[in-house]
Amino acid sequence: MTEENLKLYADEVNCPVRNVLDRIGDKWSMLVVLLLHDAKVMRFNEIHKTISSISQKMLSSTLKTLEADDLVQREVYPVIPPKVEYQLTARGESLVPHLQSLMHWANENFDEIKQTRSNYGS
Amino acid sequence: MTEENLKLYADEVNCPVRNVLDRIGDKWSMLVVLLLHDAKVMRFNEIHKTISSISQKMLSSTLKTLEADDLVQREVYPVIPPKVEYQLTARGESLVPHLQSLMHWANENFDEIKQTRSNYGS
DNA sequence: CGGTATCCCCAACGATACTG
DNA sequence: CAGTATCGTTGGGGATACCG
Repeated sequence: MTEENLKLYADEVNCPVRNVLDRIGDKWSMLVVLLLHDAKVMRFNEIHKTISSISQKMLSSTLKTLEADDLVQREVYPVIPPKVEYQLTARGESLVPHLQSLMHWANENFDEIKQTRSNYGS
Repeated sequence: MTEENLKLYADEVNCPVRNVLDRIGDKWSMLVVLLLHDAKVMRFNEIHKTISSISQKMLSSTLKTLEADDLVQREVYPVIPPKVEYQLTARGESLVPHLQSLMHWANENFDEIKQTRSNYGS
């Protein structure tokens, strides 16, 4: 059991955790997923206004990656001006509880960790 | 409820998830935490041999960061040659279930996601 | 053994300008 | 409105050498 895990961790390419985290663990992906979970459906610029600090380029590429993993679904309406809506897929939704689990831990421990960090070095 | 979340996500500095993920979401931290959880106690070179693809520099800095957040405890034995042991703190252990939750999702969805990725573009 | 110090490189990310 | 294209920066991370 433990031995198998050790091998798994050591395997760069085939470790599922690392493979998924390489995608979701970037600067914006997790945030977008949680946001879309709350909002259900959002247009490109809606997301952009909500996460105002993201650049247009990064939002675009983040959404593309999420779409490539079938975590987000993109729907284009052939109207002028263009209208594109994004929402989570079933797979995307299935990821959310795990992210929320992590989020709750972060919320509960954030203050203490900040304290720990500032004390570090004493 | 939703509105509050939106504000929270948009706040770069004070968002707990992002703050924690900035630390734990790097290339090695999560791996080291899961490994130490399995092994209970490990010496520096034991970790290094297990995760052989990590450089000495990165292992050192990863452990330092984890220690600064009080997720990992470092114990030095004043012997020659030096002996240093690492193990998770209580806070570190409290994080593990959430990482495992994410790991299980990754394990279950890894194959399908790989498939999705290779199909992408069709 | 358990690290630093140093050098170097690339990919992630941002800013700005442009377009269908 | 919803993006691309292009350029520039920076810091995460690796390789190697050295040290207490």
